[in-house]
Amino acid sequence: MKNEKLIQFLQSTNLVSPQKAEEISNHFISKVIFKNDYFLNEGKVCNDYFFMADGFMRAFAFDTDGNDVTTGFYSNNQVVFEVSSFFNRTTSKENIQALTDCEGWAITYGQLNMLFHTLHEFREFGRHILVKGFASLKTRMLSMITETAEERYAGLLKSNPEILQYAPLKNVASYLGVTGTSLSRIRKEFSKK
Amino acid sequence: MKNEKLIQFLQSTNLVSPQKAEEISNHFISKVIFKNDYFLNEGKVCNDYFFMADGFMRAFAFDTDGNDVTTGFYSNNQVVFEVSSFFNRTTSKENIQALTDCEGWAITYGQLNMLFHTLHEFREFGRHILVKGFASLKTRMLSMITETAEERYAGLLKSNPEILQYAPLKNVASYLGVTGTSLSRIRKEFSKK
DNA sequence: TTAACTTCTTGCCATTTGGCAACCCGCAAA
DNA sequence: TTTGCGGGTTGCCAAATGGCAAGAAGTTAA
Repeated sequence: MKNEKLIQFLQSTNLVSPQKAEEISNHFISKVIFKNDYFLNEGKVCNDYFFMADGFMRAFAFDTDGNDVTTGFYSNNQVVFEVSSFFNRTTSKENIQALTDCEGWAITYGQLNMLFHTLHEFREFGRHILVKGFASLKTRMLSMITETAEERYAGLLKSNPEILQYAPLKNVASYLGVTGTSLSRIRKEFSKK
Repeated sequence: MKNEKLIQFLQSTNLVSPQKAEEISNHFISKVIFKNDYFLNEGKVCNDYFFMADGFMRAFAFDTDGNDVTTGFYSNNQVVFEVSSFFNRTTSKENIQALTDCEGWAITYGQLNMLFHTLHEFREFGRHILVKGFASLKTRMLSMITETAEERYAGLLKSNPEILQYAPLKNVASYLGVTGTSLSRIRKEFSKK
């Protein structure tokens, strides 16, 4: 696959010029992750900053009782990486697994830092990605506090329907902060309306 | 107050040398916010990046029903700012209010960006702050999903007892994702143990 | 095709949390 | 001092969500 999508994505923020986008994109290498394979394993340090041109992934961790808890989903045109592990160079508590075949473009921590150092525009881009992720987590946190499980489900269905398309319901359930049993009942109620 | 605490804070990350810390600190200006005054009002753009040497603040937003929801607390040796509004230059949905007299050192968006541009070490520092905030929100999100309200209360009491010291319980309640009534009962149960 | 496995649903009941209203209490304004 | 007000607690009951187990349905592997 040609890296046209990556170049488009870099430009889409309006922080990177077409010329620089092309230059930046040349530092990424093509990467494919097959369905069910892991992009990141807990205990490892996240070393790839991965622009996903196509595919779908799930991030999850285990709580103290050993339950699998979904911490996030990633789809087309998103950057996949675990922020804390990647930037702090610490071992990850999360796993990130491909739920479909995924393809895109990756850059390592070292390369990315080098580019940040030399290219002001790419720094701006990197900050933008970080801030966007932060903001969407804040929004999600607010909905956890203020909305019922059914409202959160309805919101997800509206704003991220692809999640329901690709992820097993039990994984969506923990992402929404409910049990699989409850989500099943919520869907039943919801479908009546 | 001399800016010694700010210099110490900059160095504490091990990302900034003593010399650079001093240099950076000179771009901050002293700032005081009196009890009950606002550091940030919703609808305004957050323009200050504020290192709080001493004091305590609460961030909150209103949900669709008009309820006051606490989104965060800030205490000594933390940087106070609303990430999305500050970096995206957009109007804030949050308010940040001083619950005690607060003093520290502030830098504006323009100045900070200029310093980021010229000082590699300060960029690293800025990223560190952002990543740390992101990581702690992820932790909080996980506890919202996996823990009971009582466990979250116990966790807060253990890791951030100063919050219970300064903030009204009803505000702590919404931060924990429960009603004031429930928190009252949880505390009652908890005190028996 | 069959067998094993996983996911999802459902019934039954327990637990958690919420809503409302009454009351207590401390503080601050008059 | 008196009054009013906001915050916190509590009783009563309702609503939301969870735990468990059984069963249905779909998927994978032999």
